[in-house]
Amino acid sequence: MSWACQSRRGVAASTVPSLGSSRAVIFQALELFLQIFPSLGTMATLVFQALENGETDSMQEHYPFQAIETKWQQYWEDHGLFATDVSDATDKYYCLMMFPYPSGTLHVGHGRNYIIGDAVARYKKMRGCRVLTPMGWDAFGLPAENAAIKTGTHPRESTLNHIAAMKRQMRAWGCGYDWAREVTSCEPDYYKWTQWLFLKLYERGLAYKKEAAVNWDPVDQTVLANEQVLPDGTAERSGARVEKKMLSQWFFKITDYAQRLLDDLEKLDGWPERVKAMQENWIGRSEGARIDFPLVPRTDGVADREPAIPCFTTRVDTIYGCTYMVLAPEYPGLTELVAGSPQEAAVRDFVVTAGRLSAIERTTEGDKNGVFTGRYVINPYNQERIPLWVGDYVLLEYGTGAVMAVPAHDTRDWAFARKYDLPIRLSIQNPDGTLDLVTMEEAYVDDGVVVDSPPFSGEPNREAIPKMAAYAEEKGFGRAVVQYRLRDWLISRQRYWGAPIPIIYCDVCGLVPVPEEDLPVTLPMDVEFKPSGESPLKQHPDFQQVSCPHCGQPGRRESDTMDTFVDSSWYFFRYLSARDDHQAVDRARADKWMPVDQYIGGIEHAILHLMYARFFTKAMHDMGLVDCEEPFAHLFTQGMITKRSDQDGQLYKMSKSKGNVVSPDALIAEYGADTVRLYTLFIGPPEKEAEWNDAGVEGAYRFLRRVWRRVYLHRAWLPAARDLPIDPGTMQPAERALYRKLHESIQRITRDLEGAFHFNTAIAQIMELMNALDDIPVSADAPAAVRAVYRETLEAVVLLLSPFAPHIAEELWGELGHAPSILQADWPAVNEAALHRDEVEMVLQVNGKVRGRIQVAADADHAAVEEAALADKQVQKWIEGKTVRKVIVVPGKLVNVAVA
RNA sequence: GCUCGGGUGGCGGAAUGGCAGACGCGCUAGGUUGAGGGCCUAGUGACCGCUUUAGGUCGUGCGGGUUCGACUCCCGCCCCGAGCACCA
Repeated sequence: MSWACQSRRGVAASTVPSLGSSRAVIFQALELFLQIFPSLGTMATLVFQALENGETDSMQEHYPFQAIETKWQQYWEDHGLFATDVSDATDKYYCLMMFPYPSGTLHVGHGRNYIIGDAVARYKKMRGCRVLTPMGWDAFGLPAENAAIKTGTHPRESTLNHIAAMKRQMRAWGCGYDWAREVTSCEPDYYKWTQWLFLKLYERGLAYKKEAAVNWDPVDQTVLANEQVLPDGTAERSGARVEKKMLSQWFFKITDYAQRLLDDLEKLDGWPERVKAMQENWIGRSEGARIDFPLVPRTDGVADREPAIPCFTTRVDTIYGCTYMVLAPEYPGLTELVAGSPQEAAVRDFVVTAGRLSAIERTTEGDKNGVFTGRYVINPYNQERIPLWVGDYVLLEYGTGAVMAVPAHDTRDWAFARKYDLPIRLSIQNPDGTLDLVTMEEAYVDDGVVVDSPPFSGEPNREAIPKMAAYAEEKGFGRAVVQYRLRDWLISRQRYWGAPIPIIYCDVCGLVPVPEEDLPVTLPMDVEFKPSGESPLKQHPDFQQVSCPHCGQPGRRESDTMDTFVDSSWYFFRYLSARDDHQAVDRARADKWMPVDQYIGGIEHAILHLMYARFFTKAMHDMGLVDCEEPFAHLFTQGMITKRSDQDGQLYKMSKSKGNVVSPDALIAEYGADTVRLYTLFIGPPEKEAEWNDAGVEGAYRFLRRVWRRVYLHRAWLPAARDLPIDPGTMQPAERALYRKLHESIQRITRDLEGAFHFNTAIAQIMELMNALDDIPVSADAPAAVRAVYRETLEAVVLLLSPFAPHIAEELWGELGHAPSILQADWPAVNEAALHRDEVEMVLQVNGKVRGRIQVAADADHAAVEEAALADKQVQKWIEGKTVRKVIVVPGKLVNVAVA
């Protein structure tokens, strides 16, 4: 909807809220100011004179960003411009920022996220969309609990304080949200439903408890999911070296969804390829075969628990080259396998030594150690007896924890076989037929022809793979299988500040889920934080002691809480029914509003949060809670803002420890939020990293002041110029050119904002348009056509600028005679007629080098253009004495004369 | 090793196969000012030339190729960044 022009200045002055100062006050302030700075000169004097002459009411020459910004922030709030009625989803646009953790203070790097999101939301509103932009808090988490241990302040108190501080910062940035939908994950009205979803997952077998070797963070005193351990074996959050511990823990069965999580990536056209590739890597699907190698029975007659050892391989084609088998040191049943044998002690020692290695040492490619178990297995393809080893290069977590070793065709097996002098046998020959064990210096891992593998010899190895797997299946000792790298998501945390896992342990009934009607399991507030880091829930009798919901006998509550990534895996549904105490998600609303149209956040969540949220959405779909299967239709990951550290001159992402944090507060005080926003968006392509440069902020400030001053200078006649007719047909060349430039700019800026968010080039285009505007001399006495185009252009500049610098745009929109809010105005439309040119400039090239340029009629035909080009003086000079071979004419662009 | 990005002035960065360096920062000169700041004007890739007239050569990590024409497409390298990685 667009606001029809209401009237000229009079109405504008009364409908647009004034800056709040009476003229008398301004006079006094100015006089005082001039006494202190008697030479301030022009600017102050001009304002003074203007006021005295009664020329202006409220507009100042100086750009009063402070007053404007607070005024409009208040206005947007008071008028509910970001409140959205979700009962209607016509032209819906769900624009979501990633759930922020309330750390307390935001820096300009965080700001990039909110500013991009706000610019998108404002643009979409002006395009007529029903935009939903909610905000909330990922409010559970360790930093608050660790702080409580140090300072004694309860995490809830510090968290709520941080939330209030961050809300103030977001407001100061001019970012608008539908605060009525705010959700806070640490409050019972939210975590009740996190617990409820846990119960639903439990009912479906997707939440389960098992004893497993898990990642233990000795600093944070809790277990971690695989996704929260960095490749170097340190904890993503605390930086501590992660240890392996056998513990009984809660998991979510995300592996059940591995294939769907992989397949559906293809549907996500609106996601960056990079993120999809990262998820694909993480899921790590590999196709291969599982083959059972029967154990050669023990000589002492004791039976083995399992008669065969299964192993997974992607290279079943090389199985005739298998000369030994290796088990992981943690292989279950290993002790029984070697019990009573002469190798028992050696194996036990080896397992202990390997267990002492850190995750890094174990998983870094390098020296491989192992020991013979004294046992043998049979290769089912050729009935050969091969030795069974234990080796530290075999991981229990991948495949079956057992590897068939083919040293001739696997680099790791090669190294191991060389070290322990194990036999090596060729089973793949290279295409040249030149492979020879005597001369080989490394494993041959490429393709070739299967050899010495009856009945498969002579087959190209790729073709042999399915045939050999089928053979195993037929004979009953194996089959083709798909293996994933993705493991189940470990969600237990031995910490206080999280959603309690709603489970009760009863000596009689065992593990009993808390009945739905008893939710939420509330976190007790009267707790003591101990320096040991132990969860206060462990020692809290009122919390722990509970009677079993089944039998009424005394039971004990689970004292672990859930990983905070559980909270953030479903919050985007909760925004749609944030205050609903009867259900987690209102299905009708979710079906109308989901998926999120645009999700905006940091690349650091490419795997963790985004994978978990996709899993939750699919699980919720399968439970019949929601229709959608993918939560985020379009994902935009903005690059980090870095800054050179004063300490070592290197570029880092902003962090307190590097001393390179830029706070928005001081910048907003000095330049205003609009300047900070404009600079943040102009700094570079938003998906890429960008280096913060304080000098660049000045440029943005200068530009906004320039726009302000144009409106100020012409404020006397601009609003009235609205009634002047605009007719490109009768314009003089200069206005015609400006008018064309205006519409070219609208076209370009709109294109830059649709799809890819090219804010940097969009802003550059507005700047160019302003430069063109300044080339037109204008005043109240200028011809009507000039004033009309000038006004039209300046007004468009204000509209085009408004998603980026909304406060100044609102203010100038008022000065141009419009009623607020500019958010309700229409985005400028391209006038095709304005783009038309009668004459175009064409570049003249000779052999691809620019030699001149000519003006030709826009509709000139090929022959006419060619003739004009060849007649050009410069072209003549360069083709003189040469033979013209070819003349290429690119209509409206250039002519290239090829000569020899 | 595999996968994905990227390499363009002093700097951040622009360029549906068609004028390389838009826009901004910085810098230089001039104007306004008592001065400073601010603002305005002009210039600003390198090299050569232009004392009246001005243009030329080179240039987008390196080497090839396709094309009338390549920052852009293809092939082979080098370097930087990110993710995964003793994954069988």
